Amino acid sequence: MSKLLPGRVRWRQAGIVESPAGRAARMGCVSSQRREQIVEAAVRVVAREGSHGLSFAKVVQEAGLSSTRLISYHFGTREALLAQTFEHVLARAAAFMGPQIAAQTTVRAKIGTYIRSNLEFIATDPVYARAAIDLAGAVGAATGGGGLALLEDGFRRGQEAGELRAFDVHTAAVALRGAIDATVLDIVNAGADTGRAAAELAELVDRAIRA
Amino acid sequence: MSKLLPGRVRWRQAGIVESPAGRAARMGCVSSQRREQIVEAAVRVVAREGSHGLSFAKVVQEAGLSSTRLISYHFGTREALLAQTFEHVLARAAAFMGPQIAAQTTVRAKIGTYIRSNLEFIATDPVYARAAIDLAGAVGAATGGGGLALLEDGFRRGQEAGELRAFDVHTAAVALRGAIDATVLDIVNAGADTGRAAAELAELVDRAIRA
Amino acid sequence: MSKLLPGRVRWRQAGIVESPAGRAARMGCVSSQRREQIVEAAVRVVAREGSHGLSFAKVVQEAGLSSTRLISYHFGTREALLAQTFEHVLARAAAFMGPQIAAQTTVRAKIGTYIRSNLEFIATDPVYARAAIDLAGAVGAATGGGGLALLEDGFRRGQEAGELRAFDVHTAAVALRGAIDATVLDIVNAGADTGRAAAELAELVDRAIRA
Amino acid sequence: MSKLLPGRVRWRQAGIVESPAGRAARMGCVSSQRREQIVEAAVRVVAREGSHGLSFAKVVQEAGLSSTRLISYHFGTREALLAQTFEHVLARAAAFMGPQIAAQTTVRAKIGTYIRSNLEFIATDPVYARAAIDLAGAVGAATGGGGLALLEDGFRRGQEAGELRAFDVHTAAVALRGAIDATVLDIVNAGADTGRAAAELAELVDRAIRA
DNA sequence: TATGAATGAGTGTTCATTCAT
DNA sequence: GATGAATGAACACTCATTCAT
Repeated sequence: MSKLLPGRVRWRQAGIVESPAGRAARMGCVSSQRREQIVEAAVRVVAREGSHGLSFAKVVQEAGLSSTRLISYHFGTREALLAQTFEHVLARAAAFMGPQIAAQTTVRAKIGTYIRSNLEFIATDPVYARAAIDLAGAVGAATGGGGLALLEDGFRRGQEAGELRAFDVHTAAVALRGAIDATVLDIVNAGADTGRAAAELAELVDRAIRA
Repeated sequence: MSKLLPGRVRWRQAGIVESPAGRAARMGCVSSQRREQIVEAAVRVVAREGSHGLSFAKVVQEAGLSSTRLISYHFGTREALLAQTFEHVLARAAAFMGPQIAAQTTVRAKIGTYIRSNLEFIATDPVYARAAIDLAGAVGAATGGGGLALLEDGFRRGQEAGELRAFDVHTAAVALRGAIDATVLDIVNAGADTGRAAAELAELVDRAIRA
Repeated sequence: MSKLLPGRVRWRQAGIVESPAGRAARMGCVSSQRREQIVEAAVRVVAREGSHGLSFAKVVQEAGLSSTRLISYHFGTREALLAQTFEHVLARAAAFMGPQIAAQTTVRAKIGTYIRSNLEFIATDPVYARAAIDLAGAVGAATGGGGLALLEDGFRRGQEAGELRAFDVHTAAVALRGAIDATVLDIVNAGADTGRAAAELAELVDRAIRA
Repeated sequence: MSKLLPGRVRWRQAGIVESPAGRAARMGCVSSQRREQIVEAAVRVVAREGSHGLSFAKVVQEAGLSSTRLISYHFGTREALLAQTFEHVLARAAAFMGPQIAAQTTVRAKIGTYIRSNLEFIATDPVYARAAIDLAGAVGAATGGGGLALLEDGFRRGQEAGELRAFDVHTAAVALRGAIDATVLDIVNAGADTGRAAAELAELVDRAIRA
């Protein structure tokens, strides 16, 4: 494995050389206007070409930077840039969806709102939505996809409250995320009607899980 | 515009030079032991590294070929290799799932079997399953993802027969495929229990769509 | 269409990524010792093997560089390198011929000096002369071959001054350039006597156009 | 020099392996409908992309052949194909121009007709005209450009007959060919008026050389 | 904090040619 | 006379990264 990596990479991986990325990561924020400018350009590139298609050169162009050196300076590796980009879009999605979900009182209503607000997020910000799904697959998989835990907790609370029937919360959470992501892509790619899809999907899910 | 392109690229793009790939494609099969050897190596590479990670060099190594020239000779472009690999994998999945689904008489049973056999396919051939999902995203998206039409037709027949309630078949089909793919990846990556997941997912779906 | 192109090709074509080439081009010079080193090696390669025969690898060898990456870093594409090489060569020829022509007062004398200094340029710098002719065909054709306009203007002024008879200046300019280039190649390839050829050609041309 | 060539080439160059090409060349004809089909396709390719741009693959496509093997079978090397193609177009041009020139009695008229018929050949067969010029540069240079000898002989006879003044026939022949070729390209590329150009060029040349 | 220059490994694809029927 | 398969070298070009200021 490590045989395949250029030696320079390993140094950074081993944390021998600390970059600003390391510092910022420890501080849990993106900080600095430069970093933000780069991350937002990365979001657009990922939305357009997928996370596999992201390259330093493309980000340089998208952000109007002078050299790729700026990126490696601020983020270290490509992987790190992708990770921070993922956090960035996740934060944006959470800021959009979170309050709406929190405003609901019953678990069934929260789930429905989770679905609806997720799909509405596309209309609000299709670029971020697209990037979010792609990054969830590429980065989220590597980091463990923590988003599922929240969903599983919600299901569990709904079952304890008697709102939802008994079912395996992990399987349901995985399936729901997959269903939503596929629907988002369908809307983004094929231009389906967001409101209709949201209502239909929410109904499908509610019937699947309600007591 | 076209002036700037190296001439070599252009004519293969335009399909000017017919490669063995062209012939085989017209005949609708992979044919030739060499081609099959290459496609099967490609399946393994895609399963391991994703379709974006597939390179001619990796296929050469995986298949034990002498040079990448063999691949471009037989398939022309990387895209064509990926497309044929997708077909190959799809055919295998269809051969596994098709008869089981056909053996069912009711639509609800067919849907349940579609889900179960799809997940069981992982246990039978995890490499092909992984490749199938990845290729469906990368190649299937480009070609229009014809698999959905079958699902939508099934739903429609179920509705006409009174087995299924009224719902938007397209939304449901998209959601179901997304749910299954996510579940497959979860099983493959996290090692969840296939039987349990299949039963749970089938139950979720049945409740969502039955009349 | 554009789907089939490897993404990397596209953005350089679109000029998305600005390379040092872009900067230098805007500044209207070659600048930087590295760039000059590369261009001069390119001149020698073109003189030896023709512009079609120029490859990054040959330039690397000729210039003693460490990798072809240096060329694409500084010039972007092969086409751009060729274009800059053409400019370089043209500038050298103009520096040699320009003052001599400017020193003449009559148009007939200017034309004669144009021919003679052009052929003498070969003796001074056969490598540059060879490269100039080849690049004029390959690159100049694409860019419109502006050199002709100067010749046509000269003819026109001569006609207005009564030095030259009435004739179609475009046809004459094209023919003269073709005649000179063919003569240069003949000298370079067959080793004809430059002085003799210059005198003979000048006489032919003068008789053809004088009033 | 020979170091750079793949070993296989050298065998053929050394004449160790004789191909049908060798046989046909000895017999001084193209023969065989297959060979003709290939040569004519090669003419079209050269006209379109230049002789440097000719490749076996492109000829295969242009001629609708099944494999490049057919070309190497019939012609041996790429160089040989180019040479035979050059002969082919030269023969066509000669068949068009020869009789017209022969019909003239004075040398001055022959020269004028040489120029006019050469330019008219473009209108008759622009593809062959384009290919002829390109091949004359690429192949003709290598083989010594025998066409010039005829022109020089004509000039000499004109001088002996007192029709033409004393001038160096070689320089004049080279210049005339260069002038004509440049004019042909100008017509083909820029769409100049053939009749006008022919008349103008003939007048220029006549004034340059007449006694 | 910033950046111009450099780099070695890698990409897919085309090249003319030969091997073996 | 014909041809499908194979091949190693070459092609322009991009990759993420490091060096040196």
